Amino acid sequence: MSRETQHSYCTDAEWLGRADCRHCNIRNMMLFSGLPDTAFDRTLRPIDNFVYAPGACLYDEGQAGEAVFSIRRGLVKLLHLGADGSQRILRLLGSGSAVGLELLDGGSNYRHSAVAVSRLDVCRIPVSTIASLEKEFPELSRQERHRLQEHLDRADEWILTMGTGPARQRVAHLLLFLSRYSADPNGDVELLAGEDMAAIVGTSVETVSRIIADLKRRRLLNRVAAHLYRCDTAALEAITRDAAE
Amino acid sequence: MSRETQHSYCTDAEWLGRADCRHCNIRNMMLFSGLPDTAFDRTLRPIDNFVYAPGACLYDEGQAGEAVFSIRRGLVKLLHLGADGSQRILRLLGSGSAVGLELLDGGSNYRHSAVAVSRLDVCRIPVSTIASLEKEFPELSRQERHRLQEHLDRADEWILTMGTGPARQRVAHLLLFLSRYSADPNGDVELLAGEDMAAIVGTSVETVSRIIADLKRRRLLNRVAAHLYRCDTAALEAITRDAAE
DNA sequence: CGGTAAATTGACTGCTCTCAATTTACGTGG
DNA sequence: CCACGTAAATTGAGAGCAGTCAATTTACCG
Repeated sequence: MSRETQHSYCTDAEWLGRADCRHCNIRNMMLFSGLPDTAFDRTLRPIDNFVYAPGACLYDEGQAGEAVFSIRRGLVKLLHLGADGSQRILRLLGSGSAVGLELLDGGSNYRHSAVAVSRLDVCRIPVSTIASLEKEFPELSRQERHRLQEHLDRADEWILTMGTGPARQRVAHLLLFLSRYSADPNGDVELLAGEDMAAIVGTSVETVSRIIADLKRRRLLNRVAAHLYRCDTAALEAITRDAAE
Repeated sequence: MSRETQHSYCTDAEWLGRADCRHCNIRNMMLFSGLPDTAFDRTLRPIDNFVYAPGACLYDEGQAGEAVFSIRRGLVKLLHLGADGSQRILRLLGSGSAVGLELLDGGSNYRHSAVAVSRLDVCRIPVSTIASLEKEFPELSRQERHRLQEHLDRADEWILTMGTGPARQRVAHLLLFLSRYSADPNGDVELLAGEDMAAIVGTSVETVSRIIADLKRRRLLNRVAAHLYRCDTAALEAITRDAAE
C-alpha cells in the first residue's frame, strides 16, 4: 500500500499508479469517451488509479474536494447520513459512471457520501484537468451533460421503483435492478447487506430480511454459489406489477 | 387565442407571441442567463411565449419533441403515469427552471409528462436554437449543466424528504417545500390537489387528507385567504425531525 | 340553485415497525 | 483445521400506522 494517505479520509484505498488514459481499453465507456488519444499529452495534474476495499469511503458529504471519480469496475453507493446516523442510499453506480460530478457546477463540496460496495477500481480525475480539457474539446461538455443525465435518469427510476408501493414490490425492483447491472454474464446477483437494501427501499432491516427469506423459499431467488443468487426475473416482474395493472 | 394549435396535444395553451430574449427582464434567472444581448439576433427558429391554464399538458412521456421550456412564472409537475392510470410526481419546478432538458442529450422523446399546476408562463425554445447558440457561446453549456444539476439536486431532495419516513413527516416536508418555493412574499402556500399531494409523498389520498386536516386543526396550517395557508414552519420542521434525531 | 367532483371522515383490515430472542455467518487466533 | 467471539441475519410477537371501501360533507361551476 504505497500512497493511500494522499487522502487521509480514504481508508482502505490503494494507489495503483498513474492512469494511462491514452491506452485505456475501456475509455469508450468512460467520461473521456470521444476524446482523441493526444488529449492527455499535457494535462496539468495527474490522473491516478485507485482500488478501494468494500466499505471504503471515497468522500463524505459536505467535504471539500477537487476530484471526480470514474468507475472502472465495482459498485459505488451514494448516500446521505441522517442526524441519527442512519443512511439513505440515493444511487448505486457501476462501471462507466462518474461520481462527484457536482464539483463541475462550481461548488467545492461533495453533495453525498460515496462508499465502495464491492471491490472498486476507479480513476481519480482532478477538476482542474477536466476544466482545461473542456476548453479544448467541446465533446467533453457533451459527455459531462450525458453523465449528469444518466444520474438524473437513475434518480427518477429510483423514485418510481424503490420509493413507491408496498415493500415486496420495492425489493423486487431492487433485485431486478441488481440483476440488470450485474457484472455476471448470467445476471446472477450478489445480494447487498440487509442494512444497505433497507436504506435503498426505505424500510426496516427486518422487513427486507423477511421478504428476501420468503423469495428464497419460493425459489424466486436461487443460490448458485456462495453469496451469489440467480433470480427468476419473470416472477419478480410479476410481483412488480402486482397492484399496478 | 391565436395559434395554440401549433401543438395539437397542448390544450388550454395560448400563444402570447414571440419572446424578446434581448429585452427579457428576467433573463438572469433563465436558461439564457450569461448570454450577451446580441446572441439572439440571428436565431434560426423563433422562441415563443405561451400561457398554459392549470391542468394543461406541455408534453407527454415518450412523445417526440423538439423544444425545451423555460418557466417564467407558475408551477410545473413532471410525472409518470402507471399502467393503471395512477400518477407519480417526480418533480415540481418553478420560475427559472427548465423542463424537457433530456432532449439535449440526443434522444428525441420526452422522458416525463409535464403538466401545469398553476397558471403558467413559459418560453418555448427549439432544441436546434440551443444547439446553434451552444457552438458560439460556451457559457450556454455551463448553464445547461447547471440546470441539469438543479434537477438532480431536486430529485435527490425528493428521495430524502418525500420518499422517506412516516406519512406525517413526508407531508410536512412537502408543505415546507411549497412554502420555500412559494411566489408569495410571506411564504404562504396554495395547497395542491389531494391527488397531487398523494402522488408526491406516495400515499393514498385519504391519508394525506387526514394529515392535512389534522394540521389545520392543530393550527400548523392557518387559512389566510381562500386557498391560501400560512404554515408554522418551525412546528413543521419539528415534525420533520420527529424520529430522525 | 342544482349537479358533479373533490375532500373529509369512519370502520376495518392488513402491512410494516419495533423490540427481543435466536440462529447463522465470518474473521481471528489457537 | 477447529474453536471462539462478534456481527449480521432470521424469526417471533405485539402495537401502530396506512390502505381500502364506503358514506357523508363540502366546494365549485354553470
